[in-house]
Amino acid sequence: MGYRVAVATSEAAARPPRRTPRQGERLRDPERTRARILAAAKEQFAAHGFAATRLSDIAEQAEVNKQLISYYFGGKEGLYTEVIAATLRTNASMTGHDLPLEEVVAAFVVGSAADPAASRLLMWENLTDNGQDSAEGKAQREFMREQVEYVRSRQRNGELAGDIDPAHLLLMLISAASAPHTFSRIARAIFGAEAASAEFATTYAEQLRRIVRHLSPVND
Amino acid sequence: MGYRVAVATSEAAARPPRRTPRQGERLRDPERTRARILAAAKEQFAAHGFAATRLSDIAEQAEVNKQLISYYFGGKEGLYTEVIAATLRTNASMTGHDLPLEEVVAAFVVGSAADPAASRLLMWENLTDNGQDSAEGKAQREFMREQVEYVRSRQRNGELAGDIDPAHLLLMLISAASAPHTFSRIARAIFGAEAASAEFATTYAEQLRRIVRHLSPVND
DNA sequence: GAATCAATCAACCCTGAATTTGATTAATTC
DNA sequence: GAATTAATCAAATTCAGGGTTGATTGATTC
Repeated sequence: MGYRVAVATSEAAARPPRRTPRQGERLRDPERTRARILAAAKEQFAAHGFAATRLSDIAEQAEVNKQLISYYFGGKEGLYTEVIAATLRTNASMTGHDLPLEEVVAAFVVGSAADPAASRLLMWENLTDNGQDSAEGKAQREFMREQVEYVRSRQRNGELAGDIDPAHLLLMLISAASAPHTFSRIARAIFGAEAASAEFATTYAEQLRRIVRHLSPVND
Repeated sequence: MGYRVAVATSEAAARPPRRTPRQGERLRDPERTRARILAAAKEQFAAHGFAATRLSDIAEQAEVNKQLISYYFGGKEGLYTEVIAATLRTNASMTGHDLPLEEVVAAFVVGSAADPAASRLLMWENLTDNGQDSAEGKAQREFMREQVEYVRSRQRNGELAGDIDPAHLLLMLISAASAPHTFSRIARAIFGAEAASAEFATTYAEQLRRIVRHLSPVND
């Protein structure tokens, strides 16, 4: 409460185009610093989790004075909240609907490979789960309900065998899709270092696609 | 280095049977305190992760003087290492082999539901992954190789369609099986509070069983 | 171009939490 | 049953790390 908020000016073109500062030259730009802090924070939190992350590290990575974190976000907690909120937001926005189930799943795999920090962040958040649903719990519940409904519609569509429950399947698929990043240690134990690579994501996506395909009602 | 090790006396019956201390009565028992600390530590670390866990909390829960942690384990790090090692050990020991794949998976689900702390612990450990394999990395790699080999044998046995790669499948299954505990937040968003219950584990296991069943080569 | 406000910075403070130290007392040995 | 060792405890120490304060200076406005 009471910290600066750096409103992203409604019309982006209104203010004079802010040139990127040249080397050595020091320039003030709240939006830029805010963005840098957020970016660095996302990485750090994703890498180490909330508790193990040091604000000084974030500041250093963002090339910003550490006090500015309090200035803009009111402290570690506030920064974290904002990072999580942003991640959830972008995550929810990229639900490519109206595709066959297998393609949605595959897209999810590739998507999370493109931004591994996001998966990890959500995983930390999940583990930190204290059992009671928070403010955005409702939103998440709503979101999940939609997803379940989507799977169910696909089932009615004849894409999914009748003995599989959409809700359970959804949980499995979400978990399985993010496995290369959330179970990185195990993934590495199985596949070696390449498990983190981009190519791996595509072959993994393909495998998941095949599995989903096997779930179609052949001899239902 | 230099801390007490409380050797679990080779012959367990050698020393006089240690009666459990009566209320009010104070009694010294290195093995008991060691065990209590380990148990409490497992819970705490599983609940909050390494960084967010306070030794004082562990001590309190174990009803033990906090200094004894240093005394027996040489500090937080040492304690954590030991907890992880023990968890990995028991985890590796309970691979019920020679069962059909679907049953192994189901057993894994039920097993991890019986000891959610273990799943969570390994999940934290996974997330903390720094990219380079540590001392027990080799052991884990070996263990995983075995598991992959097991799946592959099942595939040769005609239990698994030819278009599925055992290694990829294994990763998915491990991830999916532990989902109720590792993705507890999402699980709760989908199913509500009951996702943590024991009954849920059995229905979830059944669902996973069905999915694996769908992977058998019908029209290979 | 003077005045005002916003952004940045460096230094200090304060708390929580791990570790160290030294004393105390139960168990064990001879 | 005295001496020795091992286990336990309370208090002191240290230190990392998040938050706070006050000064400084770039931008903006009139």
